[in-house]
Amino acid sequence: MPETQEPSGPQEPSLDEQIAAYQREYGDLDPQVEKVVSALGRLNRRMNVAYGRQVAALGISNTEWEVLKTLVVSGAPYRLGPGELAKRLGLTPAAMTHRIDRMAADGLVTRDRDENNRVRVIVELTDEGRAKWLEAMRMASSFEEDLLQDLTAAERGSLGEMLIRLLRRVEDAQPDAGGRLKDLD
Amino acid sequence: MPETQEPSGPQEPSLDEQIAAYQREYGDLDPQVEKVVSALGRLNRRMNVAYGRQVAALGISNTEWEVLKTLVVSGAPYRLGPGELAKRLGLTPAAMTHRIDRMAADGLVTRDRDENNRVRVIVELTDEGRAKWLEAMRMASSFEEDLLQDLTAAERGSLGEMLIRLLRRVEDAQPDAGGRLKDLD
DNA sequence: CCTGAAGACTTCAAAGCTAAAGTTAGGATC
DNA sequence: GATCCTAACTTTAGCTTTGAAGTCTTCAGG
Repeated sequence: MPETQEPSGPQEPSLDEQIAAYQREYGDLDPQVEKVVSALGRLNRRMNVAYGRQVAALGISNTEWEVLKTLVVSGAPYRLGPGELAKRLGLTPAAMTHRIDRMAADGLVTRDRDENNRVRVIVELTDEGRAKWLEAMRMASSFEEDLLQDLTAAERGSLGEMLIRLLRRVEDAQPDAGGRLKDLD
Repeated sequence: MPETQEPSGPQEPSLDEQIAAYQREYGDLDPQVEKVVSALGRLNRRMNVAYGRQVAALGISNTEWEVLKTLVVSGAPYRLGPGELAKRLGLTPAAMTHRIDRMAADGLVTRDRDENNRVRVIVELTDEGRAKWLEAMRMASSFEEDLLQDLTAAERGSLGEMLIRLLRRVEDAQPDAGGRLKDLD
C-alpha cells in the first residue's frame, strides 16, 4: 500500500477550526461576529435534522409537520387557504398544491371549495392531523427543554431577547416577509 | 359585494402571536423555551433569504456558495473529493455529482481524477471560484456586522458562548454529524 | 495472475420544488 | 348583462435532490 496518511479520513472542521480558516483567508473578518453567525447556522441545521428524525417516527416528514404547525397556530377551526399557507411557509402556490394533495391523501387535512366564494379553497386540519401535531409537539418540546437544560432562566431570557433583537433587525432591513427559502447555511 | 371583512388579508403571525397560539393549543409549553427556539428558527430563515439575495447579485446560488465556502475553509490548495464535500454539506453523493457538474460548467471549480488513485476525484476551486467567494464573503460579513450592530461586545460574546453551548448539546445528543438537511423550521 | 470484495463515484428513476402559463369564479365598467 | 380584469388556485415543463442500482479502480487472497 502506497500511503496510509489518512487514518480516519478528513473530518468536518470544528467551529473553531472553521473560523480560524476564515480568518486566514479573509483578514477583515471579525471573529466574534463570525462565531455568532456560524454557531447560529450550525445549530439550526443540527436541530432541523433532529426534528426530522423525530417526526419521521410518526410517519410524517418535516415539511408536513410545518403545514400542521401552521394550521394549528392559525387557531380553531384550523382552516387556511392554499395561498395563505404558501405565503406563511415560504413556498410557491404550485408547491403548496402538491403538498396539500399528498397530505389530503394521507388524511392529515381536507381540501374543499369555499361555498361562499367558489374561487377559494379551504384546507382544514383533520382530527388525525391534529393528533399527529400533538404527538410531534410533545416530542419537540421535550427535545427543546433538553436542549436548553444547561441555561439558567436568566440566560434563556437574555438569549431569547437578543435573538429577537436580531430578528427585528433583519425584518426591518427586508420588509418583505416572504421569499423562497431554498437553501440553508 | 357580500362582505369586506378582510381589509388586507390574513397576516403571518408575529412571534408573540405564534407563541401565544402554541400556549393555547398546548398547555404544557414553556413560553421561554419556545421563544428562544422560534426566534432561532425564524432568524435563520430570514438570514438565509438575505444571503440568497446577496449572492444572487454575483450570479451564484446559495447552494453554490456553500460549496465555495467549504472548499475555501479546507484551505489551500482548495481541493476536496465529491464524497467529502457531500458529507460536509449534508448531501447525497448523487446530488454532489450533479452540483459539481453545474459548477464546473460555470467555471467555479474543476473536476479531475486523482492520478495517484484513479478511483478518486478531485474537485478544486478555480481562481474565478475563489474570486466569487471573496466577493460573497465581503457582502456577507458586512451584512453580519450590520445585523449585530445593536449588540455590545459583551452581548456578542455571551450570545456566541450560549449558542455554542447549545450546539455542543445537540451534537452530543446525536453523534452522527451528517444527515440530510431537507427542511427548515 | 485471477477472482472476489470494497470503495468512490456516477447513472437512473422518482419525489418535490420553481417559474410560467392556464383555468375559473367574482367583481367592475359601460 | 356582455366584456374585461383580477384573484386564487392548478397544470405543465424543467431543475435539484434522493435512494437505489451500476461502473470502475484498487487491494487481498488463493
